[in-house]
Amino acid sequence: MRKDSRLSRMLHVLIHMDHLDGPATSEKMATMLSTNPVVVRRTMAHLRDQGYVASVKGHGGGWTLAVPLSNITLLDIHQALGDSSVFTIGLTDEHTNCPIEIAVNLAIRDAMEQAEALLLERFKQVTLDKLTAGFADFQAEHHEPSPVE
Amino acid sequence: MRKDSRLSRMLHVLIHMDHLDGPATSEKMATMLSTNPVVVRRTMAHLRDQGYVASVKGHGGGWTLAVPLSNITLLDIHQALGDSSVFTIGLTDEHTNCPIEIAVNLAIRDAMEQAEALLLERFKQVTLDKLTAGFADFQAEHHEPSPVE
DNA sequence: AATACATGTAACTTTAAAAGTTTCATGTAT
DNA sequence: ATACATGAAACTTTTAAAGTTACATGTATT
Ligand code: FES
Ligand code: FES
Repeated sequence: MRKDSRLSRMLHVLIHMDHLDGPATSEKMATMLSTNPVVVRRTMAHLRDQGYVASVKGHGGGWTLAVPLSNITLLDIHQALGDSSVFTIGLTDEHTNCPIEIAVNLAIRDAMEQAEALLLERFKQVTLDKLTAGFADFQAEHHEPSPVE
Repeated sequence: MRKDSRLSRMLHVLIHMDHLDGPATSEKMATMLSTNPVVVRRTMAHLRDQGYVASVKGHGGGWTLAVPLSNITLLDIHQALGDSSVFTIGLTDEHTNCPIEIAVNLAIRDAMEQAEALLLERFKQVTLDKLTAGFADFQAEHHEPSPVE
């Protein structure tokens, strides 16, 4: 099962965007994430649809933050990326009349719902500006303002 | 991403095994789960390695419970199946020196670890005998003792 | 001993969704 | 007109569970 690294990637990118003057192009973000510009556009499109970023076409265009980092939580980005299940664990659906399958699935689902609720609650408590601690120091010591290594 | 339905399937099978007189063959379990005997053997092998079931080769052989259902928790079976990650969410590993990637991954990992801890705690609180409620009634009303529909 | 049955295991193919890629249309600043 | 950048369609690749095929090994019955 391939892991979904979109949340991790988008958070990284959003925070770097906050330190830039102009728009960030998909090309530069792709280089930073060691991936393809189309993957960046595809994923960023979800965030644009929810109003967290804006995109501008053409010369000098690119992506910019539309909302301050302090107003965006991990939960916001997680939900913007779609409501796919957070768990690799799935429930069977072969004997919907079987009381054992029903009881088993109920027990697993109950535990998963509680765990997911806690996960989302934790995501909700973290705004993106809280993740920038120590960046200024690092930037001065190691490399230029560009997020590209 | 394909879901891992092994936990759900194995729990269903184990509880049905408790209602049988003799051993259950991989063939019958496969029919019950709408799958292949080899898939059953492969998955059951994990439970045998941890001592929850026993297998007997040859004529009249098959699988039997080695421990009472009241002594097995969802957590036991979950862990017996291997320690693969419970989440579809993955962390990036492209800029291990970047303080932002570090902070982002730390925040996501922290939330996931708390959520997983809660999930496993819930799994630990449910023994398999608690999932059999109402099965006797159902069995009498709907079909023969065989777990095969 | 022969047979039927059942597990054990190796070596594949299939599946689903994110990720990756190629290609071209559209829009915009210089 | 040109260079730059997003938008989007139409693919291929990747990963681990699931599924499949084939055969060796072991065991109860006859
Ligand atoms: S398959 Fe569970 S009761 Fe028939
Ligand atoms: S890529 Fe995050 S600081 Fe350079």
